[in-house]
Amino acid sequence: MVSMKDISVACGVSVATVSKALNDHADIGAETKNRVRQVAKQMGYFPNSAAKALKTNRTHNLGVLFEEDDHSGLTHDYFAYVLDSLKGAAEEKGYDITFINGCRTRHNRMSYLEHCRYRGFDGVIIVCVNFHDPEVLELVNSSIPTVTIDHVFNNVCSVVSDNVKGMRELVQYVYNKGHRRIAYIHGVNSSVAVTQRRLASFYKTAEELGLKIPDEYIKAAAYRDTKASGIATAELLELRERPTCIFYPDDFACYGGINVIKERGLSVPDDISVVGFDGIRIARHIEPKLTTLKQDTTQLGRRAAEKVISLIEHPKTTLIEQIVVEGEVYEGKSVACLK
Amino acid sequence: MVSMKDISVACGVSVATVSKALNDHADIGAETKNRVRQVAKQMGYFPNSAAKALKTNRTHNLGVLFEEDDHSGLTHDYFAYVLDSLKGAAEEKGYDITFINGCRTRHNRMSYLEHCRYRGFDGVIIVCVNFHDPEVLELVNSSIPTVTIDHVFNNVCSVVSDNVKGMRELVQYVYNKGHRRIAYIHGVNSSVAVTQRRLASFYKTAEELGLKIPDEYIKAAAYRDTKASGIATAELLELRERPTCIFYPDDFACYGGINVIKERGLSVPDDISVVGFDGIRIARHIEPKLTTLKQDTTQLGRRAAEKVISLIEHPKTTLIEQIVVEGEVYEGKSVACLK
DNA sequence: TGTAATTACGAAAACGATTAAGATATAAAA
DNA sequence: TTTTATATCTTAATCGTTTTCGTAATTACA
Repeated sequence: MVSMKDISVACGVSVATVSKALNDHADIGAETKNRVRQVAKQMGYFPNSAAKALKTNRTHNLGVLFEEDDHSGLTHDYFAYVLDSLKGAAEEKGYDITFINGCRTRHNRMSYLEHCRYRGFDGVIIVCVNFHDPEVLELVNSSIPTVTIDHVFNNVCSVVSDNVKGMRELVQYVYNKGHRRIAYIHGVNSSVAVTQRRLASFYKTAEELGLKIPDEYIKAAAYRDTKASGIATAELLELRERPTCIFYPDDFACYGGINVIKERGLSVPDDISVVGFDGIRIARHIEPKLTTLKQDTTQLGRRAAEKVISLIEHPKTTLIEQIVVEGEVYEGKSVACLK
Repeated sequence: MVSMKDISVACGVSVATVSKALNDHADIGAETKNRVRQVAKQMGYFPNSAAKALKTNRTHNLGVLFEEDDHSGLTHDYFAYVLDSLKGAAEEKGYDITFINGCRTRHNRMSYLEHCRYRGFDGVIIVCVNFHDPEVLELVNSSIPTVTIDHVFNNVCSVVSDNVKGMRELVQYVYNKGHRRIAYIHGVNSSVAVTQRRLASFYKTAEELGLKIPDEYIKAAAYRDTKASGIATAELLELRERPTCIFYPDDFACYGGINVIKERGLSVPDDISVVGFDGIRIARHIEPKLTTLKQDTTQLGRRAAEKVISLIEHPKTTLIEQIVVEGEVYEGKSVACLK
């Protein structure tokens, strides 16, 4: 590897001058600056990130925490898109992305925070994780610039999708299609806040529209669990007054419901309408196309990356805020018009 | 941050002793070693990766190249699972994962190789990329330990799924179900080698089984392009002697075909059987469950990580080889039994 | 013309670790 | 007892940068 030393001898100047020339300091003459840069380029010079980090305490590297017990993070269409966007936005600004983990060394296990300090991440983005994990809390409460996605802590920035508005628009959409008996199989387990917000919005909107939601219309099933959502669906179908439309925790789970509906010889949407949540890509390619709330994963990822970089580079002037990203109703073919 | 210096004063020894104690060198007394380690732990010491990297030229960080023009990498179920597995395996061995990119700095754009050198990656894994990109070739031909996934270069290690065997078993499976008129819509564009291998295996197996494949049974459609596969399907359905079973480039594209088949009032698998490729997760949750070749993404990722780490840690004794990972036929409900 | 201000550069310390070589004390061998 | 070996720890150089401070040369100003 060619270092500043090599350039300095090639140019007949000191390494200090080389450094300052490359970093565009004011106290280097224009001529020297150009010469140094030219030689650097032609010798194929690139800085050594480790040396630079050691000296400056800046790595231009972001840690991304992306872990769930069941490995449903990376392999979750929604989060994969968020990460992809995150990655793109960070790279544009010259930052790299490294996964945070509780990595093992010779000595002992590192906590998430310790791992971050070890690697010297300039900032971290917490995407998909158990937000009650004490290690996550430790990280969030640290001094490292942090942005969370889809979860809000009181003292850190967050980027969240507008679950309230999303759910409201979905309910309104379905209502406008003439549905009055609407059931909701809500998610459980992970992301409690998200679940509650959606559920609250579901109830509130229903009430505003003058709908009464009987208790037996509300079921629970784990996110992305087709079996659980299938069982809940079966229960709903057995009711004397069965719903005309069923909401699901997410698109994936929705298919569990669709399967059960079809097994019963019923058709979607002619007999029963269904709506999902998330807007995973494949739902737009399978018939019947799912009517769902399409989250703006591109914005979620991008805004998170931009925010954390802003926190890093302008800590004073960047405010701690909660950025809300709106999704939109994707109109598929899974909701019948009853009017 | 607490450094070795801090520990050395706390213990009344030199930093060299601290370093050697923590790294378990032989020339440190047992008592001192214990004391240093204990103090280190209780002071919350963790090494500074930048300093360590600067001195040792080892970062314990792997670069992963994971990029495609259409962003179909991360968001592709198949590759997402590979990455997830890769990540897990690397972490087990104490390596972190950072994405490689052609990142921009103040000065000028970095090539993939330059980025790797800048970050000092100990090794790289090339997962999903245009393998004809000159920058990729530059990286592959460099001295950095490299493993490619699903593409083989002559002088680097690779982990590939057994497309030949996979396709053979799929054809045999379908043949055993009584199908004789089998069409194949093969992929195009990316991963030419993969496509050719599957196609060749398709022809060869058919021939071995005594099947004649008329030219009009072979169509092309881009991977994961439901529209293109739909069009190709429509063409196949118009043939005088239409196939009883259609092979698709991948599961995603398969749904494009299923849609068209259903539009025509035909049923899967009663009228037309379909088989996919990859074994994406959702295909096992939507009816009719897809019969497909389920790739062993866990092994693909894990073996790649283990191989590159082996290349890094035992360069002499690790042989340059091509690791073949076998998939398996996943028996769904999309192929009818004609016997 | 003498002094102050400005410009352009260099010397050297520092970041936090590793490691070769040297030093000291103790134990074993002669 | 002297020599040699062994065990244990330290000194100091080094990795590739950045940055403070100093200095010399040039220019501006009185």
